[in-house]
Amino acid sequence: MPAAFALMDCNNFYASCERVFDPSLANAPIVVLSNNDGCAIARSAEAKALGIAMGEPAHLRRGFYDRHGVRLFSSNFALYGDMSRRVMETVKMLAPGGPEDMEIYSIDEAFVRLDGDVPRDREAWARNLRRIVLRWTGIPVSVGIAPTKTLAKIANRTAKRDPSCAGVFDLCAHPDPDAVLAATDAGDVWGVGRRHAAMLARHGVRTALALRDLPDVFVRSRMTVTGLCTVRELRGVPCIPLEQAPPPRKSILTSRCFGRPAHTFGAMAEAVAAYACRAAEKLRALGLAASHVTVFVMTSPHAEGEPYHADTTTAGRLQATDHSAALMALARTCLERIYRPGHRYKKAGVMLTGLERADARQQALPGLTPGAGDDERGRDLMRALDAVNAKWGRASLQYAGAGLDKPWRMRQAHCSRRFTTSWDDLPEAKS
DNA sequence: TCTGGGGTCCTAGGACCC
DNA sequence: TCTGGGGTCCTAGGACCC
Repeated sequence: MPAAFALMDCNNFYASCERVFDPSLANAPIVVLSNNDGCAIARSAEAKALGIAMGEPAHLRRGFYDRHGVRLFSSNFALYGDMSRRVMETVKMLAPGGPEDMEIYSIDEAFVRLDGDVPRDREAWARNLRRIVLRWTGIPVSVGIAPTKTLAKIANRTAKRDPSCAGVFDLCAHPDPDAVLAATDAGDVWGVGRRHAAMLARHGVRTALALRDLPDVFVRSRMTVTGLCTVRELRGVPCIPLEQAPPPRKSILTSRCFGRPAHTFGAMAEAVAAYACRAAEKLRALGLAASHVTVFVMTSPHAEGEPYHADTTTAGRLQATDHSAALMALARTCLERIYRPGHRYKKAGVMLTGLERADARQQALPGLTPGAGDDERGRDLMRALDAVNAKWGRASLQYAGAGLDKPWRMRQAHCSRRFTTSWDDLPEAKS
């Protein structure tokens, strides 16, 4: 029997993370909000049962949340990222083929290659994985098993939704796989988004089964080669391999809505400088350097009576750099080109591209002076900056240009503590 | 007061080359 | 009553993912 794929997916991951550290949340409806406390991005089972939708704007539902005792949380990515690391380390230990046979797909999902051909063994492995992950991390997970990654996604949905599965479903061992596909909406297939789902519906294709049986020519012409991959995977032909090593990054983005609109060049310059610094920190953490900086700005698309305004531009340099000040300077150049007075800006972002490994950078031509920060002193300064902030917390030491009071900073009114990554955030011991 | 952040890939079309 | 063929690179826009 050919290899099978298992997909491990954490149940209501962010809500489950909050629950691990607060027993009073055991059976409560929990909603985790996006940055800026804007929309609901994760819900516990109890919150889903109340009809709270993914992505709904929270400010429209405050009264409803209060009435039903919904516990609200600002997103706490320091906590979720660390809990994810613990879950993934555990899965890695239990992968039958070793760590090479595991792919961390997202913050709460991992694929594992399973070679055993005895269905009972596969299911027993999955049940053991669930038990150990729950015991070691407190996070409940579900496991779907199938011949391809796309089918494993579908199997995982079944594992989550059908209580008789108790968290594990092996599509390879199911007597009637077509029935499972017939019970899955085409739009719920991995790789089929809203637009393609609507297009398919116009052609009478509503289930994963109907999508699977579509002619290749139709799929290729309307959904490109990626759609064809998806359809072949539904037929049980593996087209999407396990990614052992994460592919090299092509861009790094830091963008945020402002807690309050920014309407001066000074405020915008501060925000853009702060985002450029944050992006530079991510860059150095990955051991990369960037040659180009893109800045975009926009006003709120929701504000009535105000014209929507958005613009973007890019500036570059000959040699890639990982120096904060050099990248800030490029970002400022971009902002000067696109800033228009008179607008209430709601969001800005800084993207770094032209990424190379910092230790194997293309050198400038002889005779050209290196850009600011590309010498030994510049590298020492960045090492010191990162070391201080690693020890004392993010932005303990920062460029003044990134702003001190940051009136545009995002709102996070409901944040839980960073229980697992910050000693200062541990609750006081009661004696 | 008021609607997230961070990514990737594919295609079409234009500019440019010989 | 007439305008090649073949290629690369870049960009904008669209679609998808969690």
